[in-house]
Amino acid sequence: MLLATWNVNSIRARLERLVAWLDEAQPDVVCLQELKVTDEAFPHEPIAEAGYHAAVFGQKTYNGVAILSRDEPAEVRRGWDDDPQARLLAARFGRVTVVNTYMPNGQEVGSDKWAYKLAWMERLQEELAAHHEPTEPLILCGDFNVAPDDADVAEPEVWSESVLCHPDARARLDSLRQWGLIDVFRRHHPDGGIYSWWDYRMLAFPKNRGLRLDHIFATEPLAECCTEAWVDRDERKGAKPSDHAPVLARFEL
DNA sequence: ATGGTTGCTTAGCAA
Repeated sequence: MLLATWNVNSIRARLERLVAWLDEAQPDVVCLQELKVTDEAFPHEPIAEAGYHAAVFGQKTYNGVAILSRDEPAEVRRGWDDDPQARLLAARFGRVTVVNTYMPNGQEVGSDKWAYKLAWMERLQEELAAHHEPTEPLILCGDFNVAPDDADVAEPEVWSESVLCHPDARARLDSLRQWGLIDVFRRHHPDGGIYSWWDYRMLAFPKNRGLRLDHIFATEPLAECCTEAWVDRDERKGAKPSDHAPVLARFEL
């Protein structure tokens, strides 16, 4: 199974690139974030024509997540009833559960959005613990809006106090891993220095001033059959790219 | 050079 996660920063703005990329990369499962579209306005036809089922949890203007897949999911769960933001979508394919997350950015340390981010991360862990065991085959992937380590940041001194690198956010990521998740990209690239997001401004991409914010975490039974993981940097190049590149991992099931 | 980019929605917000 080839699995990808990609923050597309508007599926309508990215549709042409997305369809071309699906055709080229041929992933089996794709977790998308920041659709910025309602369920009704989701481009179902072009995605179906590309050969993919689409489980969609949309929202007008902001957020929105989808799981595209070659096979139809057996079961789909979306978000939390009392959270109006579309940030979480889970689908099961056979025995494998795929949880797609668009974690809150947090904007500014100390703000209301920051408090929401930390609470949201904590709640996700409670949710996982309530419904799953670390011994099950499960993938948690998406845009986590956290760089796990300074090795995941081109300029750690610039970002050290930001919402993307703050110790409190990193602690919650550590806590998720301690529950029983493995950062499979890190396992294949222990030295770091590979990024998945670059600011649109200040020539960040040509200068490779990026951060690794998009992750594929897996429970041990899946992590041990993950044969490779990589960032598709080419998708950050050319006309009208997202500010995020896709992250991919191959699992020999 | 007191900014820098993109997208949604319509001048301001979010990332």
